[in-house]
Amino acid sequence: MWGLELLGMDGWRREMAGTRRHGAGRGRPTLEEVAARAGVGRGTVSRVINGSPRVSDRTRTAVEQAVAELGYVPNRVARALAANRADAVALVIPEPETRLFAEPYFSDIIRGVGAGLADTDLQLLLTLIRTPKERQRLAEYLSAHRVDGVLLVSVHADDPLPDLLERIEMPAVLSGRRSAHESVPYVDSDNTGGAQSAVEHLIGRGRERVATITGPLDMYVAQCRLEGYGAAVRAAGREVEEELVVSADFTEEGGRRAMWQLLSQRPDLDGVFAASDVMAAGARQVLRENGRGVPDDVALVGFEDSAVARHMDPPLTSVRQATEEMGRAMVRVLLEEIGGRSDHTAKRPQLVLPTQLVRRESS
Amino acid sequence: MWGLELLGMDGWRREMAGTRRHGAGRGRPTLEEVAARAGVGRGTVSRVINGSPRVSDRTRTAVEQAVAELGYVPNRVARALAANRADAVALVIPEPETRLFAEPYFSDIIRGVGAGLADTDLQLLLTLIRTPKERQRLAEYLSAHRVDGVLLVSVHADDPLPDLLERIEMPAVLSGRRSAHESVPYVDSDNTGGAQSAVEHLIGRGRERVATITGPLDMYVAQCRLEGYGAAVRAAGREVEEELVVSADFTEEGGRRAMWQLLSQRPDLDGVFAASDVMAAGARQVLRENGRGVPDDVALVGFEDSAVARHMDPPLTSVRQATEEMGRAMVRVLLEEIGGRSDHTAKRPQLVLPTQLVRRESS
DNA sequence: ATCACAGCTGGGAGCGCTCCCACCGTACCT
DNA sequence: AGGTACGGTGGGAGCGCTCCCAGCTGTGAT
Repeated sequence: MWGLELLGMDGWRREMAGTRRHGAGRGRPTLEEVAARAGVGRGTVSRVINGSPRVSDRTRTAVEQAVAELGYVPNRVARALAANRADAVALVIPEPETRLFAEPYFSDIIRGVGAGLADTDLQLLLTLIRTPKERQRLAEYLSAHRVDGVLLVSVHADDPLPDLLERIEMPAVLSGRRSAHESVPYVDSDNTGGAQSAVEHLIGRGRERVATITGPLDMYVAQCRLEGYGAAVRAAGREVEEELVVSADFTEEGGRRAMWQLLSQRPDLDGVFAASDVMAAGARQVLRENGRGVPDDVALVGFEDSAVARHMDPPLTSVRQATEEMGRAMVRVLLEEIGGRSDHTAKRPQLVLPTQLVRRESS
Repeated sequence: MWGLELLGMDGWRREMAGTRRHGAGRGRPTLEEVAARAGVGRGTVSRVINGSPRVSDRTRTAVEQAVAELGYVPNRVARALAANRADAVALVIPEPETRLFAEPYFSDIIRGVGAGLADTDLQLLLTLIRTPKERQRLAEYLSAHRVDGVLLVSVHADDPLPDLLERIEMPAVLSGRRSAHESVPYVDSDNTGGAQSAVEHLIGRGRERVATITGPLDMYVAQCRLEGYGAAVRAAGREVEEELVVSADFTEEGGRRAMWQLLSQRPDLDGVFAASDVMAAGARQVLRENGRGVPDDVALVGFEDSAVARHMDPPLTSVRQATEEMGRAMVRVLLEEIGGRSDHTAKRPQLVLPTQLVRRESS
């Protein structure tokens, strides 16, 4: 079934048949040559390269010198084939998301992942998923175990990938849970706590009628932030009023619409917690259009602390996530998964990173 | 929707339950098995897989069927080893830059590159460079020809990497030139033209004293944007006044400082072209602090058309670069380089993509 | 019928590594 | 002395593919 598709991909290569012969790679020293130079066997060099302890110091020094003299760099491809590993992990990003979260989120995650991988000699393979067909291709690719582990960013609840990965026993880590009882290892930030602290802050500043603009409630992250809102409201001895809760879709336009609705339902609101900075930006516009000053008439708080927050007027108070740290943590967890896969009974590592409220002039 | 397809993969999985020897991947069908099943030789299957024309239709069909039945997916690693290619290209990003450009630039490039690579079966390898040591490691890695080509984002004039790549005949493409006579293939956007159109726009709106905040002038991109400014000024029959030109470093704080300086040198200026949105944001703050209205007192234009531009108050007129298209173009050029490396006399492809002025309320 | 020459095909010989097993020597026992 | 043990070591046997060449078929020209 896929066969035909696979053939298609090779099109470009046909043209270049034979073209590439100019010794790419050939001519570089091999293990064997290093061995010859050091006057030892192939196996010994391999042991030295891989830091095996079962090598005498004398031999090790000799080999190391030969390596240095020849400028030997191991051929990852050969190594991967022989050892049947890939020496690579994939970072999978569903393309539509990059537009949504955009901003620093992705680059921060990537940066964190890069940092985490830096002293690993694992390669980072980036995979953008645009279409179901590409997802299918990725699934094949992963099933063929061409990577040692997978990092999944912002998976939707109905994404089949995590389960597929679990079935084929491919180590994987999610950024963000799909639901309250996520079975796959993940790293998430404390959405509930962050939201709660934001709303507590609003209430602490004397706001009486604090509304919230939520994300799409079929996303767990949106549920959590709403829950945090509720927790803060109740902690202040108030009740969650339906009219003060409107959900949107994490976009600017959604934020605008939600703000209009809030304003018409409860013109007397004096505080808004938006579950994302971009929605806050939309809300801010609508507030301005309606002559409501921020923060004088309405105090506004966002979530994510992206560049947008800093550049808004007035600059937006927002909940900062340790995004880069998330990337780094994901790598840590993945490495554990890859390494310690022996005992299947072990609890899957699941991490929740703290958030931090960044106060600015909007509240 | 994907569900059904993915289930298909269950087949092979189930068979090898318990079969799994050490490590993953073993147990998948190999070329040899496909050959056996199709009743042909290894070579023939290889030819079919790679779309060679020297196969009879009957044989081809038989092989394709066997491939489908077995769910065969070629092992890239083995293929790479045997053919001495890597089936991968590296995207190299100097880490500090991701902070500077931040915003959509980076993710747009990645998205474009991803799109360009989508129907190739090349892998995208992401490499963040943080330290000189890591650069060194990358250099080794590339010298060992473990990728088929390299995409370099925002190289500095003094970066040794492009020359290294040229020496080892590794196909490479830059995003942005290092200087006016760049020898390596590149894809750049029309910085000069973009800047010129921005300034022409300002002048066209009746602004008499248009200033500019430039980037660091040791960067070619900054030079170009300044040149575009000059061209527009002169085209309007005016002269470039030194007092109207201040250079900064592409950061917000730099933009602030530059704006202060401009305001003190020429309090009567009525237009500002900032060579980046972020600097424009800084300038905008200073203008506000000095009681200058935008656009009434001072019209402001940025460059890049990032998220910041849209979220400023008033929204910033800015020069949009086709960033995603740049990524895509880089891949196209790289593929050409990889494929047609035979004739070394051929002109190196160098592309300049047009920009577009996006008008908003700041001007 | 014979020969030449295509068009196809099978399979040997690697690619550069890891794995693993047999083997060496030395040290330490009985 | 012979036995045991064990840290070190060499090198065969692959990993799954591509490359290439020899060989095999069928066709058309002689």
